[in-house]
Amino acid sequence: MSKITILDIALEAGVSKSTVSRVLNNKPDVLPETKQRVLSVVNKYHFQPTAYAISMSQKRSNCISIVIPHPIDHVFKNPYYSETLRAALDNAQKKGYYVLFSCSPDMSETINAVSQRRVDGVLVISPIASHKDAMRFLQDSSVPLVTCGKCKELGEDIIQICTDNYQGELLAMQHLKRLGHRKIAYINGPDFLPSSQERIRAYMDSMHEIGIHPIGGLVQHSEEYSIEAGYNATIRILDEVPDVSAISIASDYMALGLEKALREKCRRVPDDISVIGFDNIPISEHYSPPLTTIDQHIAEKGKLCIDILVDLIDKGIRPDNCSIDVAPTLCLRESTKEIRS
Amino acid sequence: MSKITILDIALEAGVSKSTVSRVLNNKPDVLPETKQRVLSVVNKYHFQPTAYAISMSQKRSNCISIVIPHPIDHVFKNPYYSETLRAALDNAQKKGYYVLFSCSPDMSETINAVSQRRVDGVLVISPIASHKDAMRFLQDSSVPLVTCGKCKELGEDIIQICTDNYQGELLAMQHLKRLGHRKIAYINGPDFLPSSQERIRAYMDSMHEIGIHPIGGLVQHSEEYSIEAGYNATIRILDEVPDVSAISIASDYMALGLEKALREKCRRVPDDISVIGFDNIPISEHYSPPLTTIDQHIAEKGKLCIDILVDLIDKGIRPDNCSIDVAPTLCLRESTKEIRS
DNA sequence: CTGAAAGCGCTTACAG
DNA sequence: CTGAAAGCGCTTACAG
Repeated sequence: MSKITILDIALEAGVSKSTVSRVLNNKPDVLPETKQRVLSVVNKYHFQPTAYAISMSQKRSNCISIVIPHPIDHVFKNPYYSETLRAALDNAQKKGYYVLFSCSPDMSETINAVSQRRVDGVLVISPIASHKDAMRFLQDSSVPLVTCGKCKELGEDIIQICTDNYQGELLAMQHLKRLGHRKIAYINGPDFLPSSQERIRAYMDSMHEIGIHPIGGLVQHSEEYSIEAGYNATIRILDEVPDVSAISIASDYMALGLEKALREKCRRVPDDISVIGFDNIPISEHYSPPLTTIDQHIAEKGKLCIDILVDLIDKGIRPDNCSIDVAPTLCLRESTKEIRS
Repeated sequence: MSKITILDIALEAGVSKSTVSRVLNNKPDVLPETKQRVLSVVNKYHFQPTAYAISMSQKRSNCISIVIPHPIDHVFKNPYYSETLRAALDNAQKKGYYVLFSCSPDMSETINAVSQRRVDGVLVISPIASHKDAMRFLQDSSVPLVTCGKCKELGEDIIQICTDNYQGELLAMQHLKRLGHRKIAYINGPDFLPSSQERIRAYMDSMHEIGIHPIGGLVQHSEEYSIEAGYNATIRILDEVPDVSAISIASDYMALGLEKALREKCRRVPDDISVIGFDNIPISEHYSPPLTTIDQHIAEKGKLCIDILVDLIDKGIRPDNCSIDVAPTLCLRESTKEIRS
């Protein structure tokens, strides 16, 4: 038995395909009793029209593509991505869009999906400079496109929704300085990430403000957002700057490695060393001790991306400004404390 | 400018649509020079045929649906799901399938996608008894269907790929008993999960084997897989059975809460209490101490699900047996130790 | 080896 | 208010 079609419904209801189509799409100008008759047959068979036939005539798919163009093992390890994805997915679903999800680092899968007209819009989570060409292709193919996270190299015509990373790290440093810390180390994320570049700039500016030129081991870089990277960077700091009094780290997730290192080296948090993270991922409130961090409101940001993308698809509404900032806030927990006198 | 079509290519190459189609699909019986001529036009425009037009004539979408029918905030918090999804996604991509991803707990989104012919097959990750009707609908609509995780209520005709949970918990208990532990507590996952049911059965059988009837606080149940649940269950155990010497817990993720509780109560792992988890999620090797656990080979299992699903879609190959077991193994790390004498 | 034509299952002017 | 017909962009027998 092959799939039932609109024609079968029409025949059984004693009307034409056109009328069934009208009923299905809630068009006006259908006699109430006709509508009822059609509807009862539709319900009888739980009929749903075939998506690709609709696409064929309407030239839309009701799908959007969400892509996180990074190595898939990183994506699913790091709760920042999961949380963004979760919020975006949830919102897309609520708005009646199906989601084609992919992680190809070169975005080839997304480019193909767009070329094949599989999707009506694209959300790219955390693009980086190396995606410039792919992003340009997408933007030029005039598919609605929105970015979660900012990247200067991408071009000013691309809608980018991003946490103000500079402001966020500024908040972190203000907090530590308020607690009396001056010998503050910084563990940065991967240098190629625009967020890392912004955050470290804020750290540097903050240190200069109190007249410290952070040299030696105070500033550490990471190859990737990983627990190991956080661990290794912390070990290096303790080695090179034994009297460090606070550490600001660019990712809550990496802070898991940081805590491990401090525990191994018998430094208590926050009594010996204050620690402040960045992101506020769902698990960071369960760290020991619960992590003070910069909340970048991941879920709201992910939701907002879909709001804007769907507005663009459905109504053609472009935001006034392509660059949309989400304000970070300080999330005070127990890993920071006034410096020991 | 509207999208270029096969007709545009045909015109420019001086052939018919049929011939372009043949070239695009690598059909035989095309003169090499004709093929070249077509290909050069195709490449000139980076032409890709529209997916829904292909679907229209071929009645296939080249999409599969992957659904994790649980509350979305649980899904992304628990690395077990992420890791399964990661492996499945990766493999689907390699096999040239797009993935429609969803998390609706009632599977309605998936049912609609199938009814609308959006997908060629479905992978359901961790279905439970309450999905019986939805699963029945899918199976009866004769869309290729595969399950990751087993659930008896679903029916014997459904292909279910699952870790042998009973065997896994047996391994855990054998290990603890070998180390001399007898007062072993068990923290189970949610009762409604088939995996929980199997695992606790193995725990009970193991305890009976050494002549212990686990009463009182030795057996704890959790409402959900969460850090809090692991924490609370552990507190209750320490309260009710202060001289417990080992704890077996149904999830590495929950073990994060367990460790927190033990730390608060100043019980050292493994010196005071041995701990063994279940799953072997990517982060459990980074716990303090690294967690001994039952490896259920999450990634291999996720990959296998797609192997089987795609075989079913592409070649109509059904495995000999609907029930496919993946053997768990003991993953020895540092959270278990011989009992103190 | 190649092309003309029919067909996939919808929607949408257009007529009535 | 309703229906007949064309069209969306491909593939696939069928002829030649």
